[in-house]
This record gives sequence, structure tokens and C-alpha cells, in this order.
Amino acid sequence: MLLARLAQVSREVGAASARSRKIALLAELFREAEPEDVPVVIPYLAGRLPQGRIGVGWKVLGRRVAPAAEPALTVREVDARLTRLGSVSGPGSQAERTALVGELMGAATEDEQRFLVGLLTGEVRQGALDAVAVEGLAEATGAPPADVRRAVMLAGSLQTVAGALLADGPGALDRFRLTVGRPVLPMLAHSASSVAEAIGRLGPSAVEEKLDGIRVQVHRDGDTVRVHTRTLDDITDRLPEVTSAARGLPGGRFILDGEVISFDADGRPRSFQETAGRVGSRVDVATAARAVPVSPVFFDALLVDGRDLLDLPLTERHAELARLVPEPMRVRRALVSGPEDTGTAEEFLAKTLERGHEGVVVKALDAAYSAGRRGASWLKVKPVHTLDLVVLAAEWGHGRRTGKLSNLHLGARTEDGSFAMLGKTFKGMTDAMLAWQTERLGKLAVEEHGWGVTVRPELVVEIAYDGLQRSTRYPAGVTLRFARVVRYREDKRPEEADTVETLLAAHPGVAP
DNA sequence: TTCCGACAGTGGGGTCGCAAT
DNA sequence: ATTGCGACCCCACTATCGGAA
Repeated sequence: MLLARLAQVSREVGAASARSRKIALLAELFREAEPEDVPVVIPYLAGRLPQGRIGVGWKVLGRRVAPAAEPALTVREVDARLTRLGSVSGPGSQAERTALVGELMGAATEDEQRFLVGLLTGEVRQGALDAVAVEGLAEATGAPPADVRRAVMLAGSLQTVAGALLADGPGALDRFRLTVGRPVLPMLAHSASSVAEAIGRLGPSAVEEKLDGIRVQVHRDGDTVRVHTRTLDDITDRLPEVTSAARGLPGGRFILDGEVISFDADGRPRSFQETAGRVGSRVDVATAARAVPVSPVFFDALLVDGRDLLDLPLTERHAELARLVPEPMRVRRALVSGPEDTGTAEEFLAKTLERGHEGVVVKALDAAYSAGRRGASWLKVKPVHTLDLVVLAAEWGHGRRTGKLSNLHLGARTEDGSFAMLGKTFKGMTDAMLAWQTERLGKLAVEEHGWGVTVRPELVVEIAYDGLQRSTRYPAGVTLRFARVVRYREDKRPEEADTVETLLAAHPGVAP
């Protein structure tokens, strides 16, 4: 199959607004694909490379190459070239990668170039990724969408399921079962603004500590232990503590879900930055582990002694977990019977925060483990802080925000009356706010840049954020975590904005 | 008819490893 | 030694579609 066909379908999918139309277009293409093309066509139309990321970003792509006049590239040839590209390393590799990308782009038509750039950067912007591709695959093969979705969750991979399905038909779906050693997509949580709201929505619940670390899925089969991240990357080699902890448990075959986090000598959780730095260290793990030891803390059991627990209610899964994992290696929790018992949950949240943790996750006791979905039966509750800051600059948006000033540079007042930038945010704006701020900031502009405008520091905006973290990038030595716009405060003058001093005072111990 | 769950898009900050400077 | 880039951790929020209520 020609790449040009994929580029064309991708463009049509992007142009269609109805999801059903996108699905139909994908299904049509999947039916057309030869069996040998399927392992490439499916991930490509789901907006991903089968190889995963291959070290090509905007910089390597930067140089414009004259497009080919006629389409000639086949998907298999492109796949082979990208596999080669991904294996280039060592001195001179950057130049070689750039050259290989240049050759590929030179062989591609304009439409194909656009599609390839989207694939390589992970931004196909066609309004369809894995979930829509799954629907398309179901439609193309006549398999029930829910069954295909479940198989993909269990396989942790769309293309694996696609290959089996297109080769052997709907019967092949039965082969995808929960298996030790094969990671499944983890269940995710929604947010709630309070424990009362969460319990109101869920009824009888477990309220669990939310630890600010790295999510892990731990598989053990006898002496073999594998540790996977939320995106199913294998990080076993970086976490010897987790391997030995798993080997020390009484069960021989299990899959557990939990968080890895580092505690200091006093048993207080270290900052996310410290834990993430440790987990990210790959080269000298032993040294990193001595400086920042980590502990696994589990909260769910997906499989124990070969028994698949996914469809059991949380209560039963947790009973299995408690049988297998001793208390200190489990997340603390409180049980609440319902809205009349909200006080228990409030108290547990307060204690959890005192211990230095992020917040809590409220989980419906009767809910199954919905792998790969942001199910409504887990709700996280974290305290939210707000500040009144001043807009210092704004950047032009991309995609659906093209032509709108989107990403705001945020400043807090300093002692000398100037403003210190604390970070940026593009979150929380409605389309109406985007239109308004584009107009308003345009009038306040003092300088135009390619990326946006700097403005007179006059507009005050209320910002919500989850906490403060250290920064080497910003002048105050700190930056906001997960900053988002709440509303503009036209009733406030910039002299009334919050100061760096009060911010640091509100988060003692963060500033360097 | 209205409501709401699921998705995709729009980017944020930090840290590590590697290659280039 | 320092800098720049890419990958991958953490993530919030809005718009939209389409099925559920």
C-alpha cells in the first residue's frame, strides 16, 4: 500500500467532524490493507509509529525539503527506513539522522510530508488516535467493539490485536487474556473537587492515600519480576528495590498495581522531582539507589496465583492484595459507607496531607478494574491553591488555537515593584476567553515576536495550581505545578497581585 | 430532549542520557 | 564542561460527539 493513501485518509479523517465518519474512513482503509501492511497501517492511522519514538523531533525535521511530485513510497518501505533511522546512534548520529529524514522527506509528496511530520512528532491532529482506531478495526473485522477494546487493553498494544484479528477473525480475541509478564494498560482516575463530592458520586468507597511518585505495574512469575510504567515501558532494571520486594512476597505468580516513591530518613515522602529523578536514572542505578532509595506501595491486585481479578469488585481485589502484601507495603486507606460518613474521609484526607502526601483517591468499592480507561469510579481529590498573577506575555497557539494568543507568561510582584516570571499556562480557557484575551493582550502589546507578544504588565489573572516546585529556569527559583487559569480579575490592579514573598511563605521549604 | 462519559487536543515543568559544541 | 534535544515522567482543562437517561 502506498503511503499516499494513508496520508489521504488521514486528511479526510481530520476533516470529518463526526466520530462515526472517522471510524468508517479508518475501517475502509483497514479492509484495504494487505496482511503484511497491517502492522504498519494500523499504528500509523492511530497516529503512532510501531517503533515508538525514534529520536526525531522538531529540530531534526526543521529543514524544509522539496517534495516529490508523484507518490511512490510504500508503507513498508517507510517503515523500514524509520526502523533504520531509529537504530542510528553514536558520534555523528545527529547528522546521519538529519540526512536520513531529509532523504525520506525528499521522496514524499507534500501530502505525505505533512503526514510523516505528524507521525514523527506524535501530532497527527486528525481527531483520531487509539480509541477511534479501535472502533475502526472493530468495524472492519465485524468484531464487537467492546471485545476489541478489551483485547487491546489486555495486550497493551493495538497492533498486536489488529494482526491477530485480521489474520484469524473475531475468534482471535479470546487469545488475549490477562497474563503474568504481559503488561495491561492501568486504570486511571478522574478528578473531584472535594471528598464530599467524590463520595456523593460513588457511594460506599475506599479513600486511599495518593502518593506523588511513579505508577508501577509489577509482574512476578517465580523468580522473574518485571516492572512497568503507566505507558507500559519496562523499567525493571532501574528499580532493584521493587524486584527484591516482589520476590519477598509469599505469592509466586501475581500482578500488582501501585506507586513507587522515595521516603527520606524521617519517613516523609521526598518531592516528586527527587523520586522522578531517581526513577529516571538508568546509567548508574546503584549509586542513584543509595542516594535516593525508593519503595513500592501497592493499592491493587490484578492477578494472584494465576487468578484473573480484573472483573471482581475492588473489595475482593483488595482482600487478595491484603493477603499477599504486608501492611507497610500497601497504601493507607479508610472505608466510608456513604455521604453520611464524609467526616471520616475528611479526616483521612487531612492526615494524609499532614504526612506530606498529595491528596487522596476515592474508589467505589463495587467497581471492577477498568484497564486503560479513565473510569468514573476512581476520583482523585487534591488541595488546590490560587494566586492573582500578572500577564507578562502571551504566545500564539497552534492547531485549533491558531491565530489566538494562548499560552500566558505569568509574573508575581517582587519587592522592587517589578515582576518575576513564575511559569506559563494555556489551561482553563474557554474559546470565549481565548478570543477576549487575544484582543485585550493585543492592545497591551509592547513588542511583537515570532512566538507571540510581550505586554505591559497590567492584566491580573487568577491562577489555580497544585503546588510549588524548584526551578532553575525561572528567576525566583521556583515555578508553579499544573498552573491553570480560573478567571481574569479586571477588578484588580497589578499592584494588588500576589508577591513572590507571600508565595514562598505559603510553601515553606521549597525555595532553594 | 437533555445529560454525561469518553476522546482528542493543547500544551505546562522537570530530569535524564546522549551528542554536539 | 556546557548546551541543546528528545524521551518520558507527572498533569488540567475544554470542546465535541454520540449514546444513555
